[in-house]
Amino acid sequence: MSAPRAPKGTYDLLPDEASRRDAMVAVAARLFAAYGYRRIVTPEFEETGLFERGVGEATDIVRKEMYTFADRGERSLTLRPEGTAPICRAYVEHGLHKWPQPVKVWYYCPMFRYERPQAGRYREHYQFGAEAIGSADPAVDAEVIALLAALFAELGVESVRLNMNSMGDSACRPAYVDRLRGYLREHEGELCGDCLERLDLNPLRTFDCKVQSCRAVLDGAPRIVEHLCPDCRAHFDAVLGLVKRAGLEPHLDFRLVRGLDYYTRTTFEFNSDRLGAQSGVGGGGRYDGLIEQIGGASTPGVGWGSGLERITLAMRDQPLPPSAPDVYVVTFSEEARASAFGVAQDLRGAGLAAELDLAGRSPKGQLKQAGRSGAQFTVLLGLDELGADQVRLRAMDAGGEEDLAAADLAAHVASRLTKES
RNA sequence: GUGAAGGUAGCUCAGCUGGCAGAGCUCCGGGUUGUGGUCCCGGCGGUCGCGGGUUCGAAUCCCGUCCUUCACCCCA
Repeated sequence: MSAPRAPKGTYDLLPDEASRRDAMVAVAARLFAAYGYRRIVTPEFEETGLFERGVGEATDIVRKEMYTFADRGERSLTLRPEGTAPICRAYVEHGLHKWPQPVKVWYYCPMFRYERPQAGRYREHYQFGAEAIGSADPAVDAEVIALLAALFAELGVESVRLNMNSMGDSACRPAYVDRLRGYLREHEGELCGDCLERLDLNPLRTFDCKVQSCRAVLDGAPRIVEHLCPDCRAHFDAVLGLVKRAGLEPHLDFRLVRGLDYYTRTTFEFNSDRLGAQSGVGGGGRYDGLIEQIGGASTPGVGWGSGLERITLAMRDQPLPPSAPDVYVVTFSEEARASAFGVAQDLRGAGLAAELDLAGRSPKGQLKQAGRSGAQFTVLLGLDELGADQVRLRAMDAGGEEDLAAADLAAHVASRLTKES
């Protein structure tokens, strides 16, 4: 019998880490509000078909990474592997096309993918995400990109690089893919086995192969940005212009072909060199065909996801948010313990954060604990005070003690707290 | 799914040419009867990941397995 452990690829956030996480979410929530994005919460699991149709049967996510199970009603359900498809489902299901467009939402929630864990990669990982649905305007692309850049700046994620590309649309991509496939067939002998498979399945994916010979072949391959239709070209140029106007430096990256099938036109990724082998700290793109793909009316959309674990890796160390009680109640005799409990309750009732010993510590141990807790004040209770219906108040850092009527304690502490902080 | 390196106390680790399981930190107690943080003393705490093998004897060597880490694949 071995002790129970968190499942492979998952982790616990103990209170110190959880409070750092809370602080990150608070920063993000403020920023999203400033950009006009409102929070959305969707279920942790969806009907499997949503991801099969939305994310794409040819993607790794659908082919080998989903946590899929049958419930007791024989429904096939899947733990959410990514955030965009569920939000598009909610957009269609609740008729959000009747709202002012675009509908702008953000989320903070876990994603589940069955993969081998490594640095910056987990089976359950948390993402921030933003989606703007219902407008094809290049300004929306630029806005979500600027939003992600601002989030990194606010959180202290340093030295990130913005890479961008365009994937074209249904007017120009098919012809380009044929052209690329033709070029790759001429170089079949120089491609690795994986790329030979990709050639049939999705030739665009050969671009992010790391094998030297493949990279050499792809260096000479036709590039999609040079084969965009006029509309896509104009859209991409407009996005790039606005992104630069937002003070960012987009680097054109013809290898940037993201692994989800729904992307059209703009794709982007922020990279950092602090993530081990995973360089992407956040990325996304436009998905003008997705809503129609899952059964809604043709509706444009654009958005991104960013992994909290990777943000944390790339972030400079954050100070631990303080969590000290205002008051720690110490008793010098067993008989005073019940009174101490009451005193703590009274203080809490008055809106103060109060702690007391719950472990049967000695008086010295309680004082030690009071000091460690960071409490500004300690209330000392013993038989002498009980008899006189008084408490002794000690200012921990400032020093000094005074005796007070028990009834005056909460008001007195409250006034000194506001005065001294 | 593939490859490599590791699992010893709550945490960080030492011990590994086979011979009684250790340190630091944390935690608890004590240092002239009711006053914290520093310091000193003491204590709690381990099936050496798990299972098998070799041996008089295994934390140490061998095999298997699980887990962790890193990398491939791919993504956040």
